[in-house]
Amino acid sequence: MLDHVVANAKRPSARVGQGSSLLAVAGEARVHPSTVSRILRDDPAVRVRPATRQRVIAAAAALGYVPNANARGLALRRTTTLGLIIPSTANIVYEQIIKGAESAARAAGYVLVLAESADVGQVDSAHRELILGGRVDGLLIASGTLRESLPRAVLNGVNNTIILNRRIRGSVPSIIEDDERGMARGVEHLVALGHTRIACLAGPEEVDTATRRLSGFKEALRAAGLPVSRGYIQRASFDEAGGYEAMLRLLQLERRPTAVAASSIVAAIGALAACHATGVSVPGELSMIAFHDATIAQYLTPSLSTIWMPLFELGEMATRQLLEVIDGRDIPSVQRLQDPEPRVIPRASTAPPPAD
Amino acid sequence: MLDHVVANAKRPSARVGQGSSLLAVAGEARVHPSTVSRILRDDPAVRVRPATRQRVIAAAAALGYVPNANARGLALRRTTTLGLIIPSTANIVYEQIIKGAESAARAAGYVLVLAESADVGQVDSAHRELILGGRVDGLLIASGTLRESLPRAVLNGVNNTIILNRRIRGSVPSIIEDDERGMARGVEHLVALGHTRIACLAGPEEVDTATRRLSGFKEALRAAGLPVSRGYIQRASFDEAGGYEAMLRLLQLERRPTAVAASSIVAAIGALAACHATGVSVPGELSMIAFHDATIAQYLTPSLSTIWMPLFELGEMATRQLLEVIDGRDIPSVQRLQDPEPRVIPRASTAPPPAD
DNA sequence: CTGTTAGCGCCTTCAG
DNA sequence: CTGAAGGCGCTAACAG
Repeated sequence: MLDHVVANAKRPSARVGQGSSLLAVAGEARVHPSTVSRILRDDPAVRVRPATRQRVIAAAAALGYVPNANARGLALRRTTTLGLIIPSTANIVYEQIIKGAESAARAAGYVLVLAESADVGQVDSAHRELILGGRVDGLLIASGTLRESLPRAVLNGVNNTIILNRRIRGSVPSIIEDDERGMARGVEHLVALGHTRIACLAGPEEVDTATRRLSGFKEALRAAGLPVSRGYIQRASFDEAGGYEAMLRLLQLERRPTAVAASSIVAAIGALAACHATGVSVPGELSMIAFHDATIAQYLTPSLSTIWMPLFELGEMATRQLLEVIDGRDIPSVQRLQDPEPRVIPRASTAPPPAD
Repeated sequence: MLDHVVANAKRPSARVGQGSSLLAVAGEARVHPSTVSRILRDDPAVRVRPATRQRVIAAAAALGYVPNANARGLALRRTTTLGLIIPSTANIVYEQIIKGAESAARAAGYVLVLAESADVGQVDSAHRELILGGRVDGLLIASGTLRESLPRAVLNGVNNTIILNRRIRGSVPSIIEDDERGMARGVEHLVALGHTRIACLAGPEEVDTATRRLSGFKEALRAAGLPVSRGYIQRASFDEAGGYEAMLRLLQLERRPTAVAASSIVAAIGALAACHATGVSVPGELSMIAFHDATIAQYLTPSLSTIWMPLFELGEMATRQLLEVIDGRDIPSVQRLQDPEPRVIPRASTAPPPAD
C-alpha cells in the first residue's frame, strides 16, 4: 500500500536527509500546497471534502511528511520549542525539575531541549545561541549555583527567560521553592526527636538557595528557643567532597552537635561517609537529615531521612509561567512555589539524641 | 559608546524577542546586507577595506547581532546542531557521555541539544521532530535499555543517526564500549584476590550492554578455570531496587558466592544496601565490584571498587563519527571503542575471600 | 471555501 | 570586489 502510493507519485521530490516537503505531499494528493498546509494544521477556516482531506492525510503519512521546523519558525517567528539550561545533568536534583518541565512543555505542544552549561560564560553563549538565534521561544535557566552578578549582566533586558530557584534583581522573573520552610521542617523534625544541639551543613555563600535554606535553619532554631551557635554552621560545596570536609570540621568541635541538617543531599552523602570514616554512629551518636529527596536515600546506610521538595512541580510551573510570558502576559517578578508543601521523609538516619 | 551608536542608527529595525537582523547591521554600517553576511561568515572570497570590515563588525557587536538559526538553516539546509537522546538524565552513567559529546560538538562548532526520551515511542517522535523536522543535522541515541526490535523499526533507513552502546542490525551505525573486556577486568581483579565463588548481577536480558557484560563475565571465569554456575547469575534491572532484590536472591543460595560483579553501579548500590540489611559484611564476607565508575563510589560504605570505562571518550567519538556521516563519509557499521582501556579502580569493597 | 502571492532572514549564484 | 536577485519551506494575508 505504502509502496504503491510512492510508486504513483508524480513528483519524486522527497529530499534525502530531511523529510519530504509540503510540495511533495500536494503533488501526491493533487491539491495545492496551501491546502495541505491548512488541512495538516487543522485550520478551522477550511472545509474541504472529506475525501480530499483523507487523500491529503494519507499522502502525508505515506511520504512520512514532517514539517520543516526552520521554515515554519521563519514564517511564524515562533518555534514551539523551549530550552532548559542546567549546570550539569549529573546532579540528581535536576532530574525532577527536568521531568516537570518536559511534562508541561509537552502538554502545551512544545518541544523541550536541554543544554548543559556548567559555567556562566556558557550560559551566556547558550542564551545567545538559543533565544537570539531564534532556536527557542523561551528559556528556563536552572542554575542555583550561578553567582549573582554575572547572570544579571548576561540577562539584562532579555525577554522570554525565567530563572529557576534563584532570585535575580532586575527584569528576569524567577520562580523559587520555599527553601526556608523546607529547611524549617527538617529542623522541626530533629527538635521533635529531642535534639537541642543541631548543626547545619550550609551551602556556599554566593548560592541563593543555600542562603535561603540557612535562614530557614536559623529561624526554626529560634522558633524552638534554641541558640544558633556559630561553629554549628559549616559551609560546604554542594557535592560529596564538600559535605565530607564540612562534617569533619563539625566532628572536631569540642561540643559536638547531636544532629545535622544538610542543605544538599549530595553533601549529606559525603557527610555520612565522614561519619563512617571516623567511627561516628548514625543515628546512634548523630542524626542526619538532608534537603531534597532522591531514590538513593533509602539505599544508603543508614537510609537517609530527607526533606522532599516539589521539584517536579517547580519545573512544571516554571514552564507554564514561561508560556505565559511568551504569550505576552505579565507575571510576577518573583514567585514562590507553595502548593505541594515540603515534607520530611523520615528514615533511619534520624533518631532521638544519645542519653549522653 | 554603545548608546551613541544606537542613537545614530538610521533604521531602528531591531525587533523584540529575537535578535537584530542582518539588514539592521547593514543599515548601521551603511553597506549591503550580503556584504555583512560575507564579512561575518569570514567568506574567503571577500576582500573589503579594513575600515569597512571594522565598521560592520562594530555595528554587529553594537546591535548584539546573532544570526537567525531558522533562516540560516533554511538556506543552508544545515543547522550546525546535533541532538542527543538519552533515556533519563538521572542515570549517572550518562553524565560522562554527555560531556564528551558536548565537548566534541563544540570543538566542531556545533551546538548540542539533549532530549530526554524514556520510552521507545518518545525516541520515535523525538527522532521525527528533530531529524525530519530539520532541527538537527544529526542524532546520537544513547539508549542501552531499548529493546532490539523497536528501534530497528523506528530507525530503518534513516540517516545521520548513530546509536551509542548498543548494536543494531541494519543501516544505523553504532559505537560501543568494550563491555566484555571491562567485565573481564573486574572478574580478574576478584580472581587475583583469591575468589573462586564469583557471582554476577547481570542486567535485563533484552539489554544489549547487559548481554555483553555477562558474556565478558563468563569468558573471564572460563579463562580462570572457574565454573559458571547458573544460580550465580542473577538478572536485575539497572537500578537500586533491582540490585537489592537480586542480591537478596544471591544471599539465599545454599552455597553463597564470596564475590559479586555487578554490571551496573546503580544496581551495586542497591546490592550493598541488601548486604547491610541482612548483616552481610562487605568485604569481610562478600566482595563487590561494579561496572562503571562515579563520584559516589568512594563515598559509599564501604567505598565501592569499580570498573572505569571510557564514557567521555565514547561520547566524543560517537559525535566525531556522526560528523563524518553528516559530511557524507562512510563509517563502519559497528565500532568498538578500544583506546582508553577499561581499568579497575580498587576500593574497600573488594578483599580476599574469608578463610572459611 | 480554495488558489495565489508575498514575505520570514539568510545565503549564494549572478551581474556589474 | 561589491550590489542585486532568487530561493530555501512554510504561513497568512489576499483574491477569486
